[in-house]
Amino acid sequence: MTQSRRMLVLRAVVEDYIRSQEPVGSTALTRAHNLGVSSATIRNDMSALEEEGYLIQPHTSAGRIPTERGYRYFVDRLASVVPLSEAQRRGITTFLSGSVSLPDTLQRAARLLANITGQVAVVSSPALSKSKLRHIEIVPLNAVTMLAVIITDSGSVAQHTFTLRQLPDAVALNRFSELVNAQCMYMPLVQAARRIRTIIKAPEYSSVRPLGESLAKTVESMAHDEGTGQMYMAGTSQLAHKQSYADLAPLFDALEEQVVIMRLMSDLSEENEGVGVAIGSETRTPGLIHAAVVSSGYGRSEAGDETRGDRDKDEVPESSSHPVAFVGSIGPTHMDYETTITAVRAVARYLTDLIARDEAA
Amino acid sequence: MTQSRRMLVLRAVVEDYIRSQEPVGSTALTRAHNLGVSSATIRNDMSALEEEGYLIQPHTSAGRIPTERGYRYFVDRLASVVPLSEAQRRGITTFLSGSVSLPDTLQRAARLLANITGQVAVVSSPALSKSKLRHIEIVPLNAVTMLAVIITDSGSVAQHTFTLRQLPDAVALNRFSELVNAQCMYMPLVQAARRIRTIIKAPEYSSVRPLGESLAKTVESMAHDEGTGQMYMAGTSQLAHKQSYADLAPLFDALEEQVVIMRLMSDLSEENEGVGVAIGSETRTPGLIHAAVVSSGYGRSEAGDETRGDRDKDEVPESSSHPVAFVGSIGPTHMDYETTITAVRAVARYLTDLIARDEAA
DNA sequence: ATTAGCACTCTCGGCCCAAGAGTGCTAATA
DNA sequence: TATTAGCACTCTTGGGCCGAGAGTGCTAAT
Repeated sequence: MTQSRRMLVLRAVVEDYIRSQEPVGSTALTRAHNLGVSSATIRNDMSALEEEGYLIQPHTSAGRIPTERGYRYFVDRLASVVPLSEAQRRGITTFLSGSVSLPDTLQRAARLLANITGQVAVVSSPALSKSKLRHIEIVPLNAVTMLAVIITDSGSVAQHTFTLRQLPDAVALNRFSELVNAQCMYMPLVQAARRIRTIIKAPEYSSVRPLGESLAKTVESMAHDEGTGQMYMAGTSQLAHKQSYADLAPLFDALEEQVVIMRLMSDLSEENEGVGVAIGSETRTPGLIHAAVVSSGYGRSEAGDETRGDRDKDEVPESSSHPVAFVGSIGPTHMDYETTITAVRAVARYLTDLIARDEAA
Repeated sequence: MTQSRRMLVLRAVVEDYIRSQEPVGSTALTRAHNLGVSSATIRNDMSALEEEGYLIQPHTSAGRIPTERGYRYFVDRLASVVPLSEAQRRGITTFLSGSVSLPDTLQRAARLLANITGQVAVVSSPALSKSKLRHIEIVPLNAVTMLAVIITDSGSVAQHTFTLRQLPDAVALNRFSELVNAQCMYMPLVQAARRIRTIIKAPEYSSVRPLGESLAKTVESMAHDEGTGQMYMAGTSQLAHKQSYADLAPLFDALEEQVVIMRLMSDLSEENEGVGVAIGSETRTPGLIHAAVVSSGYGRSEAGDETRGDRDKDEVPESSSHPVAFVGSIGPTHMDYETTITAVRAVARYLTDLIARDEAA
C-alpha cells in the first residue's frame, strides 16, 4: 500500500508540475487529486521520494519538482496511454492527404506534429539503403557540368551535379545511360553502384568513366543516407514561448546541429521498439539538458509482420528490421509526455503505412 | 556646418548604439568620436535630432537611441560601403565551391550568410518562370500513383506524385512521355504546360489525359514558383543570443511564416535595384517590428548588361528584368547594417554569377 | 554658436521587511 | 505501524526605500 501510494504521489507531482510549471506542494496535491490522506502523509511520501531521487526541491520549503529520474519513472511506468483525440486523428489524415511528393509529405508531417505537440517536431526522410533504383537521368547542364537525377522506387529523388574536365561524347553518354537504366532497374542502390562501376570498366565506355565513377559514388552515398539525409523541422517558434530564456540559446544551438539531432534520434529509435524517450542528460547533448526528446522510427513493419526473407539479402548488412527513418518531437523536460508520445506514435504509424503502400508496387 | 554636424552626430549615435546596445549619452559621444565640440553642444544637437524624430530617449535623463527613422537615414545616407574582408571573400568561394546540387548550394549560401552576419539568413530558390524544360520523367510508383520528375535547364528538379483512378496503359504512357520530351525540350515552362495540354487533346492519348492534365498543372505551378518556391533558412539559433526575450517569440512566429517572409523579401528586392533594407514597421509584419530585413535579388544581370530581347518574349509577362530569386538577412533593428549589406550583396553576386554560368549552356 | 556649470530626473542595485507558501518534526491517534 | 494535527522554522517574492551614477536641460558667460 505505502509503496504504491508513493508512486501515485510521484505521478501526481509530475502531472501537476507539467501543467503548472511550478513547484508543487503537499497541500496543493491533496486538494487536486483526492488521495484520501492528509497533506502531512503526502509530505512524508514526498520526502521519501526525494530521498530516492525522484523529486527535488528548488530550495528548502518550496514545493517539489521532478528530477530526470522522476520523469523517467513516470514515462516508463506511470504514463497512461492516451488515445488520440478524434480531431487530431482526423487532422492527421486531412492534413497529410493533400501532399504531393515525399518531401512535401514529410514537411507537412513535421508541421502537423509540431502543431499537435506544441513543440519542435523533426522528421527525417527515409534511408534508402533498401530502396531500389528506378531511374537515372543524366542531363548536361552546360559545357562542363552534368546533372544526375536518381529516382528510387519509394519516390525519393536525389540530384547531384558533376563538373567534368571534358564532356563525354553525346552518343556514348546516351548508350551508357540506357545501359545503366536497363541493367540497374529495380536493383538495390549499393548493388546498382557496384554494377555501374563494372560497366565503366568496359573499354567502350572509357569516355564516360569519370562520370560513371561520380555517379556510382552518388548512388552509394544516397544509399548510406549521407547528404541526402534530409531532415524536416517545424515548430521552432513554439520554443520561444515555452522555454525559459536561459535554456533557450543552447537549445537553439543544438537544434541547428542537425547532424547531432539526427544521430540522437536514430540511436533512440534503434534502442526502442516503438516510441523512445530521452530525458535531459540522457540525450548526451549539452544543449538539451533541459529538454527531452521523444522519437519513433517509421517505415519498417512493426513487430509482427516482418516481410524479411524475400528481400534482397545479399547486400544489406544486419539492419533488416531497423526502422528506415524516424520522426520525433523535442520539448522541455516538463513536456506533456503522454500527448507527445501518442502523437509521435500516430504520425509514425501514418508514415509507415504510407511508405509501405508506396513500396507495394 | 550645423546641419552637417548634426548628421555626423546621428551617425555616431547609431554606430555606438549598434555596438553597445545601450542608450548613448552626450559625453560618451564626445569621448569616442572626436567631434571637436563639447558635450553640451552635442546635447543641443541630440535634442534637435530628437525633435526631428531621429532619436528617442527611453526615459528622461537617459542616453538616446535611434528611432526607425534614425536607422533609415543612417542606411540611406550615412552608411559607408565597407569592403568585404579578404577572409570573408575567400570564405564565400571555398564554402560554396564544394556544393553538389542547386539546393545544396543554396543551403550552404544561407549558412554562410548566417555565419558572416551572425543573424538569420534566408535564400530562396530561383523562380523558374524563365527556365526551360530539360526533361520530364514519369515513373509509376505503384498501382495508383505516379511520380513525375521535372528537370529544368538551370538544374532545378521538381517532383510531384499523382494518384490516378486507373493506371494508363504502359505503351501509351511511354509514347506520351517520349512525345512530351521531344516536343517540349528547351521550351519555357509555361509554354511547355500549354503544349502538354494540346498533346492530350489528341484522341490517341485519351488514356493519359488525366495524367497529362495533372502534369501540365505541375509544370505551370513550377513556373509560377508556387510550392516549388523552396526557401532555405539558417542561423535562427543566433537570434536567441541577440534579441531580447520579449521580442523573441513574435519574431520566431514570423520566421515560421515562410510565405510572409518570402513575400516581404521579394517585394523588397523588387523595389530596390541592389540591396534593399526594411526597418521595423517598414516590413509591415507584426512580428518584425523590432527587426530589420536586408535583402537583394539575384539571378538577373545587374544594371548594365541586360540580355533582354533575345529571350523568349511570347510567354513571360512584364517581369523581364526582375530578379529571379533573393537572398537576405534578418536581424534586430540595431544590426550592423554596413556589414550585413555588404555580405548580402556579395552572396547575391556570387549566386548571380553561378546561375548565369549554368544558364550559359 | 559654443560652452561651463549646475540643478534636476530617472534608472539601477542593494537592502530591509512582511506576507505567503511549504516543509519537517513532534506528539497524539486509530 | 501508519496517519494526522499542530506548530515552529525556512525560504522566496514583491514592495518600498535609498543612494549612486549617468545624463539631461537650462542659464549665463564667452
